[in-house]
Amino acid sequence: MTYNPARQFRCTIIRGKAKNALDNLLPAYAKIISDICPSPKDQFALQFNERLSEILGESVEKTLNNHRTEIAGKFFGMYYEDVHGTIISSDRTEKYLEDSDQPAFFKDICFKFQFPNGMDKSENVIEKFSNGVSIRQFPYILKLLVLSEQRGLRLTKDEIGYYVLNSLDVLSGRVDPSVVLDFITSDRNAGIKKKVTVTGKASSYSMQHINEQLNYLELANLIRIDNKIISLNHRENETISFMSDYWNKDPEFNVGGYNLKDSVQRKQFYFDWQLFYSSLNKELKFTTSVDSLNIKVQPSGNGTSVIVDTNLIGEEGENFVLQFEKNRVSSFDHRLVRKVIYLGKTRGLGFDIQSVIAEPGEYSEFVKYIEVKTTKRVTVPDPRDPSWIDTVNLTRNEWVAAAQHRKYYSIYRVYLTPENVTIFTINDPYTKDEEGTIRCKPINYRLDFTNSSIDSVLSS
DNA sequence: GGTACCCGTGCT
DNA sequence: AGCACGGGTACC
Repeated sequence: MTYNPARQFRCTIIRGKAKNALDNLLPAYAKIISDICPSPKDQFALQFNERLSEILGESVEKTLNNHRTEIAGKFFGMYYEDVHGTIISSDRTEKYLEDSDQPAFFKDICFKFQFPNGMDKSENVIEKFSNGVSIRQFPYILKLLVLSEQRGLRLTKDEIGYYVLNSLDVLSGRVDPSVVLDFITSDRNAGIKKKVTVTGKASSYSMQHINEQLNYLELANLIRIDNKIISLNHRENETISFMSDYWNKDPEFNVGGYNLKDSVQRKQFYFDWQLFYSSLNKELKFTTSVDSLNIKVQPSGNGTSVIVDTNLIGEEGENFVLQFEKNRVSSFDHRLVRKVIYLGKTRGLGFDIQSVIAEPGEYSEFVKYIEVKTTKRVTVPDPRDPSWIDTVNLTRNEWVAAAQHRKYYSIYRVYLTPENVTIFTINDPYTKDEEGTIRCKPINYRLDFTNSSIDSVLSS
């Protein structure tokens, strides 16, 4: 396949609305969708908009619609419409609510994304397809970055834009990444600096979709962007190696199988795409390890940053909280440290750590129960943000324990982010729920049945 | 006319 | 320069 980067082609993705506030919006989207689905389409739209406006504040209906359909629906694939017109919460949403692993959510998206796809309006799908665009662009970029680092080359956002994401030859698939690197190297040596620009258009028209694609790789914890220079996160080598192997594989969803000029087939195309994109391969579950976040703090959080053995943090953050809690209690009264006990391995207690209050006052030596809830995300949470919202799922046992122990019960919400750990402590969630500063809602149904409830027994 | 990606434009 | 509101616009 010949490679001539002068053959430029504008290949867009849906323009984001949720990057700066993503840490609030992604959990919110997920929670809202899971809460109100399954639901008829019109009801879904109504309720989604109502709930989202509580978070975004004063919002125009059209903006809410755009969040719902473009970001949560098309780009994030968080729900789909079934044959009966019912909106269903997708596998991707449910997995995220299960594991609270935001980088893994974006790994799924980066792995599954392709050009052309069913997120565009049909004229744009047809334009991409008829120009021969056919690529899994995220694996391709990763492959290119792996090879470039082997050559000691650091690529810039502008270079990825011009030589890759806006190059028709690359977008058509199968241009060997090493050929692209050769070209970039020789242009660099000749002092040529290329950048995507469209005359008469603002930079957002030519670059925003390119910047945002790289942002999503960063949100997936696979790359870091520093001053426009891109580097791989080598603590994610396993995922990078797995994904980059797909650089020259055909896109999984075959757009060519549909005649998009035909309205019936076009409708089928969008239906099939949404089902494909929002579902997850059962054998393929992306995760984000604590190690890959490269956390460099010590549990006391006293300012001096040291590299800790990430094994001490543990995948669930419980050991980290244990160390944190021991340090906290110790600095109050070192004799009380022996009362800080990890009980997370014991099922059914409704808490992970038994500690002591260790605050001035008559209750200082009273027992305190701590439930640890960990999430992984890419930015450090900011509690001063007025739109702050977060959700944790509690088991029945945990809520019973909160009700029983009241002010002697706390939830420690742990945020594992690149280089950092942040803990929000929520004391006495049960009373807070009564006062309305917290909203606790039962969501699980458990079906117990006996032989009298069985209608038939089927066996081979 | 209504819906929903597309993208000008202005805010940070 | 980055990014998202909400009007723009093409297709239903």
